[in-house]
Amino acid sequence: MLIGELSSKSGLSRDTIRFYEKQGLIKVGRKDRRDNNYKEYPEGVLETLRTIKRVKNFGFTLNEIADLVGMIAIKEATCNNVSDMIASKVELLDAKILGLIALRNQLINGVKKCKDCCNPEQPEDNCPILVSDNF
Amino acid sequence: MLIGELSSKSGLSRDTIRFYEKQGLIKVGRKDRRDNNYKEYPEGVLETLRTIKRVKNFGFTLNEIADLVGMIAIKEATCNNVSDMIASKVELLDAKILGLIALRNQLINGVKKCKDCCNPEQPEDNCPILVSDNF
DNA sequence: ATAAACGGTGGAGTATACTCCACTGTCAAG
DNA sequence: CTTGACAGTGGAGTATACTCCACCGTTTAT
Repeated sequence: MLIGELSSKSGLSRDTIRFYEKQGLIKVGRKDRRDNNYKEYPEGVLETLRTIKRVKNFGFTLNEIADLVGMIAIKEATCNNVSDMIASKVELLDAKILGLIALRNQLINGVKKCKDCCNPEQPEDNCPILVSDNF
Repeated sequence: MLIGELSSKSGLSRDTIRFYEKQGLIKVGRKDRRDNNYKEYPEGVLETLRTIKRVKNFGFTLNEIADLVGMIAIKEATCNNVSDMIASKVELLDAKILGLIALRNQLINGVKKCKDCCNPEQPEDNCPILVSDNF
């Protein structure tokens, strides 16, 4: 399969596919070439690309995906291993979510305090949120 | 005030201060120099840096902070204006939080489905999460 | 006198995940 | 025969927020 077909079947741009190739996520052997030097991608590459897309949607980085792809290649991407990776991802996610919620509350609190104490009769003043330590 | 003092008083590194200067967040006039070419930062710069730190903690980007600093300079950073900016920040945050929660659920769901249907007697198989559309 | 600590400038490097570009070669259609 | 679509390569650019570096001059302490 040439890169154009690979692109339309995977839904990834040629550039993205070539980028993944540079990153080592997919591989095409030096001999997998047509006479005109065009690369002949084996079927497995399409599957790998689909896997990459799927896993990317789970919020994994390309580095993590590279690990996963390597594990798949040597048949070590077992349910237990993958579940463990996902579990630690969930932990990170939890932390990130809690952080964002805290930030959100802080913002809402700031606005509330401002509305409580600021004088709307002085619209010419800069908001104390920006300069006061009380927010 | 020289940059060293500014750095220790603001808690920002010299490099960071110089970076902010390059970005136009703080300014020092061409004439605000000592004879030896050292920059003499006016008091207001320290306050601006403190404001930047405070606002950064609210999750604003440097671009947004640049806007804010500009608004402060022309006394347009009123409570209403700032509250509006914060409100739209909260909306973005809400969307991001919801997205992360959805992702989290998706991950947990995937693991659960896997545990439900996969045979632990076949640890040599790659986990279907990686290759099946059912996750 | 000299070394450390400080100041200045300009520019490169980091991480992430592409995206775009130039330049070249190949193939199929009209 | 030429045009367009496709293929290849290598490298630059994007956004974010710094951080670090080299190389230089100045000030302060010993």
